[in-house]
Amino acid sequence: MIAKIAVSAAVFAIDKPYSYAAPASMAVQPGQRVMAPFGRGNRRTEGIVLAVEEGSAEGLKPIDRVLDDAPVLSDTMLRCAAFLRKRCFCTFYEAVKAMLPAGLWFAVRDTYEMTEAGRDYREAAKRDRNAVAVMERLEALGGTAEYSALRDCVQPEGALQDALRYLLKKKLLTSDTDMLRRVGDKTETILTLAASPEDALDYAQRKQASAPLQSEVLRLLASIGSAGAKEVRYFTGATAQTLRRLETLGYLSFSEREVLRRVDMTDVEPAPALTLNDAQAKIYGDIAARLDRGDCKPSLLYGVTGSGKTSVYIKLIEHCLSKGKSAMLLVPEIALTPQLMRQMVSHFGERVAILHSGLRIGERYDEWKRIRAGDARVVIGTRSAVFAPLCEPGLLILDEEQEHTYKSENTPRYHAREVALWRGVHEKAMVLLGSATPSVESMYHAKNGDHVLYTLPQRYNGKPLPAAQIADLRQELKDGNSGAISSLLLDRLREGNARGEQAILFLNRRGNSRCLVCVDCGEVPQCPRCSVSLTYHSANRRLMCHYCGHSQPVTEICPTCGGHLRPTGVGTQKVEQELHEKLPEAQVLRMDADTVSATNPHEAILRKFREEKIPILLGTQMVAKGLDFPNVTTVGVLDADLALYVDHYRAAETAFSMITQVVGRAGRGSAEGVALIQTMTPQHKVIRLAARQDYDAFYDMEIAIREARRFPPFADLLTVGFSGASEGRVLLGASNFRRWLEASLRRAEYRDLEVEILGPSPAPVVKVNDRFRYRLTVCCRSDPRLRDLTAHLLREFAKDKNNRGVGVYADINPYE
DNA sequence: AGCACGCCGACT
DNA sequence: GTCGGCGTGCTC
Repeated sequence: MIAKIAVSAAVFAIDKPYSYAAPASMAVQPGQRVMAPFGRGNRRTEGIVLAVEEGSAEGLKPIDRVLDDAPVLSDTMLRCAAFLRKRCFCTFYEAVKAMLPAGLWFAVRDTYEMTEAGRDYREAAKRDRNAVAVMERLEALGGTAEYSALRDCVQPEGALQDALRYLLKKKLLTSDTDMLRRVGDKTETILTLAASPEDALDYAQRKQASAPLQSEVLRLLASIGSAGAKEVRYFTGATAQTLRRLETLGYLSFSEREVLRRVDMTDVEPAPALTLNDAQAKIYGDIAARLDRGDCKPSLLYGVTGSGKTSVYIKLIEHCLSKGKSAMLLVPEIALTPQLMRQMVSHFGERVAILHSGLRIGERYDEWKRIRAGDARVVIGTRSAVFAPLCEPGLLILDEEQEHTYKSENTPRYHAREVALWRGVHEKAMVLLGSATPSVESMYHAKNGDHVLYTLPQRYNGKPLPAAQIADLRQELKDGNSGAISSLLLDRLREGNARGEQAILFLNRRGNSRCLVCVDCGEVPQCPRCSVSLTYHSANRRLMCHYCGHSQPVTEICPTCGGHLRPTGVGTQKVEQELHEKLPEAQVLRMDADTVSATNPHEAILRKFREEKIPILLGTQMVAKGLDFPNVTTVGVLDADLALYVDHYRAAETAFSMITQVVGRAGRGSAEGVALIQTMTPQHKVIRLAARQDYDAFYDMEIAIREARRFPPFADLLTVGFSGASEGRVLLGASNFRRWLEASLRRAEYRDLEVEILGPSPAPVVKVNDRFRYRLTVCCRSDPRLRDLTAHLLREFAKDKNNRGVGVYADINPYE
């Protein structure tokens, strides 16, 4: 038997199905993972069986062993991996890895033991130098050792494996294999003080001068006992090395903890049956009828904020379950939608499986198995849950389908919407996209007839959408107010607070952070490894790089000219101060990267906001989504312009969506809501349309721009990225690629493609971690020929030694 | 990407 | 005469 295998050792340039001999005794099936020798060194590599064929395996290397009792991917999902490979320019195995839960990843641990006969190894194996070296090591370790302990005693790993095989065959060794579940990387390291606080403080005192960082770390931990390693590093500036040193000295111990815990659902009561209003019922009825007919054309549910899309989802999922099918609901980010999760659990109880990156590895694997076994028939999850092994899926829902979190920014760079649409076609399931501000692409497809469009134009509670006012920050400046809070907003906050109402203020900017700028020469301190300005974090008084994590203490004087450095710009923390000064009677709750932590998660802050009726919630992106607070009557977008100035064709869409969502937060309860948008450009069309929540007008405007500029959905944008340590080589590589592409496109078969190539241009951040990044942008109507050509050129590029030291990747319609 | 093969200069 | 430098080419 011949097994066609996709191996993990194959890089993009050489990725293809490799043929291996599969002894009949192994009973190899497609979808099983295997270990197999690969390359000249016969290094062992993981692989997945794509197909098993009859025929002579003459001259083929044999599979070492099969890792799974039963296939872990169905034939359909194997085909889906092939689709991803083509679509996302990744290898087959990279696609497979993205599809399977991390818990399935076993670290294969082999233990070797010297046999009785093995004690005479010097005689028995004298012809094999490597074998003797292995046995010497083994003897030194007392006769038994794990594979990892032998790794460095014979140099190329393949030679070590050959030696081990030889020794096993000669019965000088026995081996034992046990499969360990590898601890996933989605955990955080927790530091705990291993010595008594007195001892630690004593050491800290003694080493104050010679090891200030160690002292700092110990002082911190002596006061709080334990903390996340990241946090500790953030506040002290200590490196991983410093922490390890303290561990060896016996002052610290390391432990792992999952980053997020599963939302606690134990106290969720079963929900009463839902009642839909007329508009919802009509849509539900129509979609349910189409499902019954097997009409699986994708659908777009466009419903304004607060129109009750979730109720329609739940009813439809119930419908699917009643027909013996299963369903999936994808959300942009699970941590931000605890209410939705509770709702789902209260409706479907044990039949719900929740998949997201914050689960414990084991939990995640268990959920995956429940889904595959058909015990869990409703899957809720984030992007990667789109690969869940649902039994007979009937409905695949993407809520807030325009969100960028559905697009993976790492290999494989897939979009969950595209994968869902692929699955819909191949598994005869309906894809339902839901949004208050659909992506321009999806609405285009809906208007085009490729999707069926459903609209919920009214809020569920019948309340009008909040009136949004625009505050002109230029006028404020003229009036002498240079702060972040306009007088209009301040008045509104004061009034609301007096009435006991609450407000949410939204600042589209990361953390409390801004840059330090020199008042003399205007220089901003830069990261030594990345071409970005360092950001000032006042919580730990350090300058930090958002790309590589570099941090350094704040200096008072400019490194370039010796002038004075002072903070610029506005962050949530500065706004908080401003609020305290201008509105001392109102308490402010801040929610951003600095106030949200393992010990103080989003939910805790939101609960506090709800229960203690704190007058003002001030935060970044996090406050914009999915929250439903009846007592909130004022929402403010503090700087609406920021989102518009992102250098991307999608900037207008993202800004519109963001502002609309924030505005929709207001007035959910009985009192009428007011939304305030602060901007320097009050005449900007996107801002005016978002203020009016006029999606239709926005769409008409934006689709015209997309058509004129040949942006998606009228064309595909293909980004080919180049990175490397030498800027010259990277640029040269990019230009070479461009020339090759142009030369290929001149061939007759591509004449009709009308391709436009832009670049090479620097990436938004040219240098990250000492690697320079440039890219080409290829604009072309969607065509598989261009994708195949690109894949071909990527392979050629990687093979050409002129391009050594330059990495290359491609991405279709990136969001970044 | 690994890794081996192979063809040249500095050593025991 | 051998050890080891890295340039070249293949991976079932």
